[in-house]
Amino acid sequence: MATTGTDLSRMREMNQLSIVWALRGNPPSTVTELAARAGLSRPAVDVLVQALVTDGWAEVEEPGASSSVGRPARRYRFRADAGHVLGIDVGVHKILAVLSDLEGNLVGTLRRPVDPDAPPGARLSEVDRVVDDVLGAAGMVPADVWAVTLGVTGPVDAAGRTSFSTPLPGWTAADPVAHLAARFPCPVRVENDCKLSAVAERWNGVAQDADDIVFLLAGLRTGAGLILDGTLRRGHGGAAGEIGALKAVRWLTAPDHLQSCPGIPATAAPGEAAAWVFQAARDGDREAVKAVRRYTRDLAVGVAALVLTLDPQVVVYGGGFSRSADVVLEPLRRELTKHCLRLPELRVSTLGDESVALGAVRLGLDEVDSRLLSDGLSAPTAPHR
Amino acid sequence: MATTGTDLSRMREMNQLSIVWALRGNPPSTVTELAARAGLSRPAVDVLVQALVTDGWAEVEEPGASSSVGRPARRYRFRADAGHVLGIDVGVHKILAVLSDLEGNLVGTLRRPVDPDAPPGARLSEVDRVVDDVLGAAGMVPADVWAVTLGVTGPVDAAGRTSFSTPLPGWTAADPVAHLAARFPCPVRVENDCKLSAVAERWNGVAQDADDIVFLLAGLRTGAGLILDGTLRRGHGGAAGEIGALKAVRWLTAPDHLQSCPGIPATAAPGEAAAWVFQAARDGDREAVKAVRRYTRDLAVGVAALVLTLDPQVVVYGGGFSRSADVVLEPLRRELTKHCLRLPELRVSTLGDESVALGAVRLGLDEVDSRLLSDGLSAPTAPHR
DNA sequence: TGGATAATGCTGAGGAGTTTACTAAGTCGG
DNA sequence: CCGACTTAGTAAACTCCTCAGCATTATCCA
Repeated sequence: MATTGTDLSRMREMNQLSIVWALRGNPPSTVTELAARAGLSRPAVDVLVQALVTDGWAEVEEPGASSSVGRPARRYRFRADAGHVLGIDVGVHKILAVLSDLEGNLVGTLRRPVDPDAPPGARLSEVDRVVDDVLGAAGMVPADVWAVTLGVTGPVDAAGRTSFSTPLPGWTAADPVAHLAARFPCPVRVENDCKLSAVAERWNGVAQDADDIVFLLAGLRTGAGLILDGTLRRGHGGAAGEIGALKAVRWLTAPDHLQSCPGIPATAAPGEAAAWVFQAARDGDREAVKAVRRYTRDLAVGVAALVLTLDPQVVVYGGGFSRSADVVLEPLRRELTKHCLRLPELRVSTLGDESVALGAVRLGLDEVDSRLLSDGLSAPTAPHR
Repeated sequence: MATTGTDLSRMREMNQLSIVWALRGNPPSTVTELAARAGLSRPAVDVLVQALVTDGWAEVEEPGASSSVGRPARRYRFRADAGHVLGIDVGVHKILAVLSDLEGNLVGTLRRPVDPDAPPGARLSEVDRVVDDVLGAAGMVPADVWAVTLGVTGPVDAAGRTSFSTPLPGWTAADPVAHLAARFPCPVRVENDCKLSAVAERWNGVAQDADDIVFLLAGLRTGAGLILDGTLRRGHGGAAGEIGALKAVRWLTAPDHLQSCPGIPATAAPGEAAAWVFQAARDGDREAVKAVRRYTRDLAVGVAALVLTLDPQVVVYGGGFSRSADVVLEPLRRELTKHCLRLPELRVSTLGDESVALGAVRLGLDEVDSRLLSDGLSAPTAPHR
């Protein structure tokens, strides 16, 4: 416990930060409201918020039509557009970039398909183009960005590299952090896609109330991201949640039960095959129901291992198959009941395939916040590495 | 992020706490040393530490023989004996109570065997007697104790009750918190034994440097305790680490491979049977080696599930079988290599069977510290619930 | 005995937040 | 239209904390 002594200036810094947090995410607020929220006296808040205005963190809204009795109050608003963060989802088939202001409002989104076989170099060039376009559309340049987070499949180490297998062809040789760092002076971070989805579900999704969350990515690939005690857990080497690597857990081959179901139209693509099977199962097709049950049984072993290890409050069912959750959730629940001591809540993701990019944005915002905490707030400018 | 505003008095409180932490666990210190450690100026430390002395948190040591040139400095010492915490291990065969001062120095230890078939009431009465004796030997009464932590086998919920199975006969009907709360006015907590062992290994044991730890309890019972990012993880319902409940993980029956090894002397008790097999394996007995390998194989599946889920830095091999780690560790390592993406360090516990009680003490000390942080430090007295 | 060294004690300066009182700017009711 | 009431903004007095600097004190060594 290395608590270090505090002096006046640090105290003022902390109080100013608490004003920022009282300001942000709220409608324009009066000094009195801020004082109540931050637990400070009105005069103190007054000078602090005025300092924020002169620094550029906040702006004044002169009193307009008053709605109640008494002198109308000046209101202060957090300048969410003082900075922006960028979240990028590098998938096998698509690249999705999301630009957000400091309050988490999305100010730009751009999705572009990419050749599934594209080598890392081409994929990163495509990332550059998508990023340029989404920044250009918002009238910004890379120097305006305060944090960049990139999501990829496969476990990511502390340096942002993917050493083990990943569906992205050749990606183990890529160094995405170096690539992005050459273009962005701000902090750059790479993270696993399941982990980012988990973060997104807690931020904007279906698990906002929970502190212990397992996000289950169910699709042609199966994976998991963990949030414990409210924060993303990466593990010592960044490989937390990779239970699918265990042979006894048949996550790798679980989707095959769907692909090999008799009756799938020959013309269907892999992704559509699964969707067809789910629909058939929904319609009562015996073979399809059996295939879904086999899939669920394999899925459940891994989920049970996660649940028994972590005892989460919520398991979020996400990924491509979450659209067909209605035919999967009940069998999954039954299987889990067999395996687990205490059944967590099962919820279905609603964020769709934007969850990775959203989680990336959230992680970028967290990075900004932790910078503010450690460095204090001077004038709002993009942090450097 | 609910940062609340700070004023001067809170600042002083924080600084005083930082002095306490600079004082504690160090030899008697001069004001200058404290100032350096706490990052405060000398005059500030001076008044703070004098306040601590008048409150009773610290005591003065007048300058004695000076060891170097210059005026000899007054030294201040943390009054570790201002309060004490109690850690109790309620095992199947024994009850172990450890009494510690506020610095974590053990001032009393008492172990007493208990009938393995004793019902909860008798077991708790025995706990009372052991506690009375260890307190009596130290010349203390229950009101002198600042925190009590009790360790039991089986998952423990937030109320301190064990709802699932446990080797302690009838324990699911027991309410140990209520029982202890009737005798101790201070905070009382009950925790799972594996979790406490994990805490102890990080405090005083073999994993002091690690932040992500899996403690593996290997004995007639198999279990696990998890430390992630430096703090104990309990899970939402307190059942984190219970991977052994998964059927695919054969932890329940794994020790049977040892019990059923041919050649065990008929006279051996269950615990001695395993020891005999380990010794025989050490001596090269083919059957024994095979039995150990079968045991290890079953053990490894569960460990692999934990490792893949959490990606820890260290796995600590503890429990009764850790005395025979030399014949288990290598096969275990081989098995894990087959299953895992990244092999964590494997270390052998050195704390022996005191680890549960030690972990309980540590949790009590943490409880005291968090009280100080939230309530500030008035005169040192036992906190109430 | 005198000089060097290092700790102690004291005083004043400066900064931050709180309290209190007062002024300004609205609404509401007669 | 005017006065009572309510709420916001502002300024001064006050308290509390830390810090810097200087004088004082105690010990060792030559």
